[in-house]
Amino acid sequence: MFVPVKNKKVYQHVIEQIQNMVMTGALEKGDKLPSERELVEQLGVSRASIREAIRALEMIGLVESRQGEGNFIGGDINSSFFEPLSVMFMLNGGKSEDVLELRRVIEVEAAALAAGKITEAEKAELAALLNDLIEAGDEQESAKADMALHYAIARMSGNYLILILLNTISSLMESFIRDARGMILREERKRDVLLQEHKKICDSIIQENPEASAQAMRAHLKTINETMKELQNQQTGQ
Amino acid sequence: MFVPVKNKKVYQHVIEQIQNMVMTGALEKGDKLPSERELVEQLGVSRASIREAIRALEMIGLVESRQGEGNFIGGDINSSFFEPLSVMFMLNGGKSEDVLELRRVIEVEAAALAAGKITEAEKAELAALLNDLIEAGDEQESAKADMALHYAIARMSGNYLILILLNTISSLMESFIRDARGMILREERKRDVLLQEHKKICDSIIQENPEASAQAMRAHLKTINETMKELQNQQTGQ
DNA sequence: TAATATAACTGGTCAGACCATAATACCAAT
DNA sequence: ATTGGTATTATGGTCTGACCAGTTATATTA
Repeated sequence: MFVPVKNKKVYQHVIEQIQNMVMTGALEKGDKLPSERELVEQLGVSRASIREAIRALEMIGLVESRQGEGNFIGGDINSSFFEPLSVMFMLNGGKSEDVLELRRVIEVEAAALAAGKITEAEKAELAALLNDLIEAGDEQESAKADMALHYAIARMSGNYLILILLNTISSLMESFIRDARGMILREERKRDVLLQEHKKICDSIIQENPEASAQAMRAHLKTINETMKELQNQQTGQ
Repeated sequence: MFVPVKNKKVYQHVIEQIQNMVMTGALEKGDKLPSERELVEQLGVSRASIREAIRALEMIGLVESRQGEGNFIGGDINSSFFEPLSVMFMLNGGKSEDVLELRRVIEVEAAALAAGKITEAEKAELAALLNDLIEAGDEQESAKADMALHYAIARMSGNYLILILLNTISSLMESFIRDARGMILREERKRDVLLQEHKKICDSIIQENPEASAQAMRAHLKTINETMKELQNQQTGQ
């Protein structure tokens, strides 16, 4: 099962071995790794190295450690995986426009893809989500419904990469644009505009019209991005 | 109702402290961290915990460890940012079509963006790269020139995220599709078609026509993806 | 002065101990 | 038989101290 380690950085070898076992399907989501003490024997390295490797894998969400139970293969993309990345992006002088732009690229295409392969059940789900948004009472509910809608569309694109990428982008936005989501929604005058845009997106997708869906999403994000820029300028300008 | 009692691991605290110092600007790219033994004193924890924290931060590219020198902040976002996605992707049963699809999304939009903000100097560079491709002798040269052209376009999009995302997608493709790049180029009969497509892309970008650029790139990737599927089916079908 | 050897750091690895938590088996009381 | 406690055991979490392996600075020497 586990092949003994050779030279170079020991913990890197351990990381690679576990990663490879996931890539080849030998380890699957939820599987329990051998205990750290077992791995020490099987790999012929110290427990410290084993643990350093596990910490690294834990940081990217590939492994989840539970004291008293064990280490498990975890696939929870939404967990702590994304937060640290925002720090990285910041370090490299990333521009907030880049994030918004990438989001536009992804979501526009996600809408088109969703329109192309949506099922009847998903149509109903989309309609329900839109309804949630319409009937949302306070800002918090509205923001939550808004987010749920966008994620649903990404999921319906049928492309898992797009979904997790949108996840990453969202967390990036959160760290770059203070209170990004609330920003828009607080603009009461825009509320109807946004609602109409959402409706148009959903309708286009339900009608299985990729071009119209992409166009609607493009228009929607244009509104959002422009509003964001305005509000940001207000904040930084005063 | 009842919320779990706080139970933070030591190494998590260390991770947070370092992250915060980066966020607040106390630590910047290239800065050297205190030595592990100093951190032991300053933070009052064991070196093992310090190292586990550093391993985690190293995995996401926030820290770079160099034996004999020290631990440093930063490094290239390239290697770290989206790289773990490949494993996570596999873990969640990602399909190879998803990768190709995402590549199409990214590159099509990159072409459009490049057309919208290309400079005169970049136009010359693009023309030169196209020429390299035309005059490429053997397959290897051709593949290299091809790749250089695509990356140049991504770079000229002016969006750093798009560039590194393309990087990641390429490595994802490598792991999913055996010898992806060579596959196409080995098809002699397609060579002229691909060359024409590349020319059309470059021309459109140089003419600063986003729509035409996107369309040309879309057509190009359609050719590539279809050819790839054919060849893959040949491989798996026999 | 320049080359070289030495010392003093730094991260990398290991071994073993002990603590904290969770699962399990077992026993006792009802 | 169910419940509740208790000891056992296996697990991850933490600490200590030692030594190895590179790098850099310093002292030594030709």
